[in-house]
Amino acid sequence: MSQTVDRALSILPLLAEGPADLGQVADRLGVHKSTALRLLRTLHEHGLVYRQSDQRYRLGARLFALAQEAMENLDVREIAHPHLVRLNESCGHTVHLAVYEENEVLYIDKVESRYPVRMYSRIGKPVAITVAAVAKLLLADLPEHERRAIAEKLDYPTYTSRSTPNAGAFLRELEKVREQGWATDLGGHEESINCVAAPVRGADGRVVAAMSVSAPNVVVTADELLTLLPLVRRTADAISGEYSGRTPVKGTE
Amino acid sequence: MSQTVDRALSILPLLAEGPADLGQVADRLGVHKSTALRLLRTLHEHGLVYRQSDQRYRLGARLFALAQEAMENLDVREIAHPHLVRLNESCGHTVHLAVYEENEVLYIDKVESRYPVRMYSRIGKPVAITVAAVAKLLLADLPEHERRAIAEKLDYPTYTSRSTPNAGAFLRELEKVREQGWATDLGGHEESINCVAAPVRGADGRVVAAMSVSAPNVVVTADELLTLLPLVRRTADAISGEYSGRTPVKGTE
DNA sequence: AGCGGTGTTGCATTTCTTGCAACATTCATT
DNA sequence: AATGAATGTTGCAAGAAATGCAACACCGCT
Repeated sequence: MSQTVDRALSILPLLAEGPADLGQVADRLGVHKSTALRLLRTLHEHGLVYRQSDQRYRLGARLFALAQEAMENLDVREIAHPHLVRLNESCGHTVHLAVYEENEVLYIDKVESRYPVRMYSRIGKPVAITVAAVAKLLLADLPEHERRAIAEKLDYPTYTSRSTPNAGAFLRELEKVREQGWATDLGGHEESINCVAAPVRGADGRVVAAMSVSAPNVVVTADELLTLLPLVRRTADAISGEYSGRTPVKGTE
Repeated sequence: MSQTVDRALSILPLLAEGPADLGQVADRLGVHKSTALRLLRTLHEHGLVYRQSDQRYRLGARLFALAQEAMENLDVREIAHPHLVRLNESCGHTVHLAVYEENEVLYIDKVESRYPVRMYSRIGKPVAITVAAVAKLLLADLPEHERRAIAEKLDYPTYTSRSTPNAGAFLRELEKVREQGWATDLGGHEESINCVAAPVRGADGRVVAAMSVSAPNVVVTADELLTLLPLVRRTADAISGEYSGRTPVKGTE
């Protein structure tokens, strides 16, 4: 834990909220202006921070480039993508791919619904961890004590009347998901949106990612969406096969 | 220039090349292992670095979330405004900035002409989507199927004899605009008004906004207006550069 | 010109980082 | 099983590097 670096890095999320000037940064860090200036300069030299024409600072292009590379290193995504597209082509709904990392579940890929009514979500955005179908799958695969530890620490926001209310309910849900090998979110995050999800497993059988199909009530009912479950599971299994090197990749020479 | 932060940040591009273990990081930084360890720990706490199961480090998903958040909070208008004003000062005509959103193209900023004869338009008002130069640029950047879907659904009002008559003509026009990287509206909306427009692009090259210069015939002919094209494009490029954080650093050392 | 706000620099102080060396841990080899 | 090598981790003393201060420079404003 290096104090200087810690302070410098604390600037990043702060600037992610929007541009800020030197004084604001210094205030929020609780340091002298000159200190903030020098930290910002260093960040600037590395391209992580950019100074716009009104002298205010914001996050810089380098960060985007790094993020890009970071994402490419998560190679599940690369392998999964064509499968997600194919699934979208056959059902038309929004398809998501998510991974668990450091107490968060993040969407790392998305294929947009071909229906006019779409669900809001963005790649890179943390998922509503207590209700999302993909989150349930990813957490359900963790060792029991870890699962418990996380469940205790989480907040359980009541997005809708069907949201997971507390740690106990969540752990029971995870147990169920773990056994059945798939998960749903029926209006737990947004009243009118349902999801079905299935896990992607690595060579060792551990869940490395989860994918889901989401659609609003106005397009298909929850029951209709559930009929897609076999297809979703088959897709997830295909990705697992390829990811774990079990299925040979075709057409590369 | 803070040495500690400088070293810590140097780790990021290094890890972008691929996962590395403590020793490798220390070597490439030219510091003692324990130093590298402490830097990595700090980066880890901020989620910028992730430790995979084989103990090696790689870039973390938080980078991604930060970049995403920054994108969402970026305000094109704020960045573009001073450029629009400068353009207006040098040519005197009305300058517009527009974005595409939900099947509509909206003006989000405007600098009034300094000539007595002005064109009518309002910020926040939907643009005549089938003829406006800015609309052409914004739609031309959408994926092919989406472009087609929208073109089919639109009405094609005959504002003037030069208005885009139907979906076919519109799609051909979009194709042309897409290739040449700029657009015009020569009397397509109001007989006596011409526009030249250029796109503003984000870091990923996608068109995030479009800007235009408009002037009535009575002030300048269409040909005269077209001579402004290079200036308009340069302005749009300057905005793009600043928006995407690409613009090189000025005079700080 | 004068004034408030903001950004920038030189310097003395002291905190925080650093490298070292010893220790812990994992894993392969005998 | 025991040994050894390779890698990761911690406590500590030395000193290098970050900090805050105060003074200065640079706007835009009235």
